[in-house]
Amino acid sequence: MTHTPARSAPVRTRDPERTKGQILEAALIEFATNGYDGAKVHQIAKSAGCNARLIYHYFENKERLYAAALRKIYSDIREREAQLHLDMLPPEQAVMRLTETTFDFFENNTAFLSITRSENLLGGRFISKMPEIQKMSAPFLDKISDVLKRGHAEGVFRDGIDALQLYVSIVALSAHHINASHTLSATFGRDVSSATWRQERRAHVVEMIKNAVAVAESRS
Amino acid sequence: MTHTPARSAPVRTRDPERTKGQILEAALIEFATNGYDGAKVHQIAKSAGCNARLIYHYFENKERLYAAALRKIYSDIREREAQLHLDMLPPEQAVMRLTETTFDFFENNTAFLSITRSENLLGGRFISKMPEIQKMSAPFLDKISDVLKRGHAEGVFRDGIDALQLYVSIVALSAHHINASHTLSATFGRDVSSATWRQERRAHVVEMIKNAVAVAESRS
DNA sequence: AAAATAATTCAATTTTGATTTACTTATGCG
DNA sequence: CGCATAAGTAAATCAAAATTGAATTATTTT
Repeated sequence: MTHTPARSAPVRTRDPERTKGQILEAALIEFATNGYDGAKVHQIAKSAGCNARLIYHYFENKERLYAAALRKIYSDIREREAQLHLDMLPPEQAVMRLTETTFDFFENNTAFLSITRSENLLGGRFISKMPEIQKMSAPFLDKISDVLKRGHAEGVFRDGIDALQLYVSIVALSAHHINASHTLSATFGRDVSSATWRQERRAHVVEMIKNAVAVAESRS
Repeated sequence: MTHTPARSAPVRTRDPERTKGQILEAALIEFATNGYDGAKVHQIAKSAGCNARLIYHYFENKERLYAAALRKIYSDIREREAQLHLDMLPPEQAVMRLTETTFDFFENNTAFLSITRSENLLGGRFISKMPEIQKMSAPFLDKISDVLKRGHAEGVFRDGIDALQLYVSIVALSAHHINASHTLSATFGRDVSSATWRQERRAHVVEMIKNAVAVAESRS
């Protein structure tokens, strides 16, 4: 059985950058929707409107393509956070802003949560080999830390709040109902993806974070 | 190429109940570790110490086996919750107990979070066809609701807290660092699975929930 | 303007993994 | 006891999906 090679002319206009970009874009969606093992290379090619062979041409194999997608979502989220300018706001507003934008970001960028979910299922196989991601994130944590110190100095925040704990809590409260929307909805018979439920959720989360940082007031 | 069928005698002692149980047990671990698509039927058989054919014998196919595993983890968690007796505790203690046991449960039963994570990745394909799970869970939510009402009546809880919102928050705060342990650790360069970090986390979560339900006190 | 390079295509090939076929034999029941 | 049934085994088969081979041609380079 020998190869009967391609006879027809390529119809796709040649444009490596565009092609690479379209593949990455399509990969992001496919991995987010189906996870690493669930994602199909041919499907990605189809969504990207190109031939599957090109994926191997540009990205070597499925693993590297996935790694590229993972890197991209992290650079996206850090870019967003860099624009928050927490240091220019009064502490209370800074925390509110961080909470609200984080909440909204997850709601609008489903790919981030889906892909991190998938990556955690893989045991962090890929992210553990990407030191650049940690390098991006450390300064952000420092900024939160500064806000907390500032708030305490001004007497509006309680003492000893850990920046990482707080940030994990903000993310947790903002993400869990999205990450687990199907199981939650099925378990409790409420559609937690509905717009109204999410609005209520947003208010609830903001309120919780507010109470978490505010100084404990003594009874009158 | 015709079949060369089994010639050797079965070595495994016959015990359908044990076999079924071992398969389910192994499936739970394999699905939890690798997700639905990542789990391999042959690997499950190997872990269960039996022949892969038996999985088809007892569970029909991979999908039904997965469904059985999913059902099992939910019946486990509800069983645990039934033993909390929230109605017999003063409201503040009831909420604390719920928070602490939920936190500890996730820490010790990694399978629950892993499998729900996988199920959500699948878009709730299986859980949406298991009405029995919702039936199990509704009464539990009512109990939380009762506690909240009781607490408000006694003047220790604030008004208008929604039971589902609170429960989702408790789960979120207790689960996210486990669900996302790999990405969080890699991102922030701290091992969030370490015993010490988790202890700190536990205290932080308990404190947050306490502040979320307690009446807002006026400044002295 | 020819030659080199790289983008692209189609159709294998290979690999992996779910499912099935064909058979063996322990065990419980009439 | 004998035999029907279900538990169990080993080795195919089958299908899906990743990866690769070989040819084609647009574009760039010299």
